[in-house]
Amino acid sequence: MKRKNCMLGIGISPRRLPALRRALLAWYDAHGRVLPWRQTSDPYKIWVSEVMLQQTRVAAATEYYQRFTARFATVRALARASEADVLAQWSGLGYYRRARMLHAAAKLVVEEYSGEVPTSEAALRHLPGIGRYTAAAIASIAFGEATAVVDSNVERVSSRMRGAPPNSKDEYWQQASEWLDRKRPGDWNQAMMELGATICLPGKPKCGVCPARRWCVTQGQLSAEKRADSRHKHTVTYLLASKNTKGSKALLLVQRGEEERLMAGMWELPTAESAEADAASVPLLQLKHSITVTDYEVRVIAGTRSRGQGSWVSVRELQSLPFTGLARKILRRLGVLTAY
DNA sequence: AATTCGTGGTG
DNA sequence: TCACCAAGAAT
Repeated sequence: MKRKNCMLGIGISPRRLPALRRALLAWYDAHGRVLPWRQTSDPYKIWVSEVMLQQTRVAAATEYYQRFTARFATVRALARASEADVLAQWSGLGYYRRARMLHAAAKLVVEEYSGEVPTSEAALRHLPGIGRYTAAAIASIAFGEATAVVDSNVERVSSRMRGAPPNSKDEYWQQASEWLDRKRPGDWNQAMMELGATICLPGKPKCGVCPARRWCVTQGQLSAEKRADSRHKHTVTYLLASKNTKGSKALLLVQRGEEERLMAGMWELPTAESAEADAASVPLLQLKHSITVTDYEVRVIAGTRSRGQGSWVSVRELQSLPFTGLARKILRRLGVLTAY
């Protein structure tokens, strides 16, 4: 008779779970990174950090977190800020829908919850931008609710420890719930993610220093599970038009419409007409830029467009505008915008 | 249910 | 150089 890969056959014996919990939590206590959002118990700030960390590395999110929580120190402060201001603070971090939903959720919290962040996973789940993962993360970390999280780290760690990925997404959540340390749910969740982010790496896991090795089936013998996703390719040409007015320099920029599906309301360079693009022999700048599933070949040419859409913006005002990441990259490369 | 959203580090 | 991928959510 063939053995089936059911949960009972492939998981960790319940008898061995307490020791696993102790080992992983001890490792986390001793080796967990000191991160700014781990130094606070403010639910609002933990919420901000969790949204910033959605599909975003710790290294990228850290400085944004510091700036954002300094600028908007409370839910109320965020709620009364303008969307442009919020987007400007988010500029460069990507996935701008997160910023809009966080802003909208902050307003909701002020109006519907008297400015107090909802304290349960179930209530958090109703706020825009808070899905299954984020609701459980905030509830466990900020409020100590005994609820487990599953992110891509937990999926990888869990698959390797079990020896194989489960048959469905839901089994990840079921297993995470079984493994959860219900005395320290927030720390346990962060420990699992920390393990995936620093030890149980996608490419080559550092099994030699892994605190969970005793409980791991694969121990580095990972079955390849890669998929090649086809990417789209596009070429785009932007125009750099500048003029001097009263001794101050201004650039021609365009703001995306509020109804745009992508990056609404954010600023970028005007695109060149095809005739202009063809006529320009030597671009000022040429670079590659990828936006999720599309690879762009970007050219920037000099121009002096006097009519058409766009606004002349003084270079002094540039720092406060919510630029798209591509626009920021271009302006930085051209030396127009100093790094920030 | 499969796609799409941004960006930067990494090997 | 370039494909992979990261504390996911919404549609």
